[in-house]
Amino acid sequence: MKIAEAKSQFIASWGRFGTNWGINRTMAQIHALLLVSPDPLSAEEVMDQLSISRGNVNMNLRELIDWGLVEKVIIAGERKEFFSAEKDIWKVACQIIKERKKRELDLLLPVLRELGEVEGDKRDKEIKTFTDTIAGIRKFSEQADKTLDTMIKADEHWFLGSLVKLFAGRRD
Amino acid sequence: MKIAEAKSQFIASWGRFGTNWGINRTMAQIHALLLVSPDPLSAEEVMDQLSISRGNVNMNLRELIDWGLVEKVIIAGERKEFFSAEKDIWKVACQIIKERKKRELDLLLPVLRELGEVEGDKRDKEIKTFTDTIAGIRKFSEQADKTLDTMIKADEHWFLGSLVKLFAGRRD
DNA sequence: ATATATTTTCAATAATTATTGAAAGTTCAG
DNA sequence: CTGAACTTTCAATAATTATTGAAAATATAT
Repeated sequence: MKIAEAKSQFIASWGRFGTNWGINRTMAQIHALLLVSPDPLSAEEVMDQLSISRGNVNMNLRELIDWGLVEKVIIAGERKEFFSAEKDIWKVACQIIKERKKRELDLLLPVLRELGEVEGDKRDKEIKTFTDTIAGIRKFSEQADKTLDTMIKADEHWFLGSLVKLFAGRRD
Repeated sequence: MKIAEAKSQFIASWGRFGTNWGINRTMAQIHALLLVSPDPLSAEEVMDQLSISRGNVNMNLRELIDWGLVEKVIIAGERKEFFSAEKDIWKVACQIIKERKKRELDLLLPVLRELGEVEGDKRDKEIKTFTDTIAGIRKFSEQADKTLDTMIKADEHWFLGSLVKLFAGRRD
């Protein structure tokens, strides 16, 4: 396969993949394009390569910067702004975990804690099922919260090297 | 807070949460409703409680069954079908991990493997960046694949009990 | 068999979400 | 300052995705 074809296939796949994760297709495609570009690209180059409008590029680049996945790069002697993506996939994953945790878990947990306080007789079947389910989700979420914090602090080698052995060897 | 209000708040939150994850709002709401219902519900009860059409309920319940999160329940003497959700949140999480892995990682990996074979001179900057990025993503994905398999096989206690200590104590 | 209850399908429609493009805003060299 | 280069905004529009509801299919009781 030629490089040009491979690139566009990667961009298409990454875009499709993104939509499964609540990310808009264009944002994922721009991310993919920057991931495989050796040098930073200008907004115009992104427009041309993906055939999308200036406004669309601008908004999605801003969103990618917001997520900490892309940064503006100043190139000496150039008036335009350029953009480049973090290429270390471990860092990318950590950044996404960090942001999603902030945007989702940190919002969900207080709600769950409040819902756990529902008034009424715990012997009532309806109330018992509700409080038990909420408590289960809360406990799980709190654990996930702690675990993700630990992962974010850990380094790549730890994940790529020995995580499976650790997981597999533990049965208590 | 009263139980009725708490339920509808939970249903709303779970629905909003779901949309961040590429799941449609209604499907997540039906799931939430069943999660907090002590007894299985008929399609009609779901329609009434969420104010949605019969067709919509039918399709989303089918999808939930497809994901292994809900099952049909036969109630003696009743002609209608009833539906109930798995309430053990660890099992729910495992089921979701299993399905997403199947629907996403298992599709992405072969593509990445093929894209790694791109033809051309590896000293060319464009080709080097492409192959390095793809190789990084592939390595990460393969590791995630193994790790998730291990998690799926593990039991809840392992996650809820000692995972953080394990993670935190490991630096090699 | 027939009538009735229940589920499923799917074309039409509604609601949501993404995209465009042109105008307004900003920056900066001369 | 002025004007050209560039970026940002956002109302209008397009594209996508979800929902309805009524008709068709299926299942069950008598």
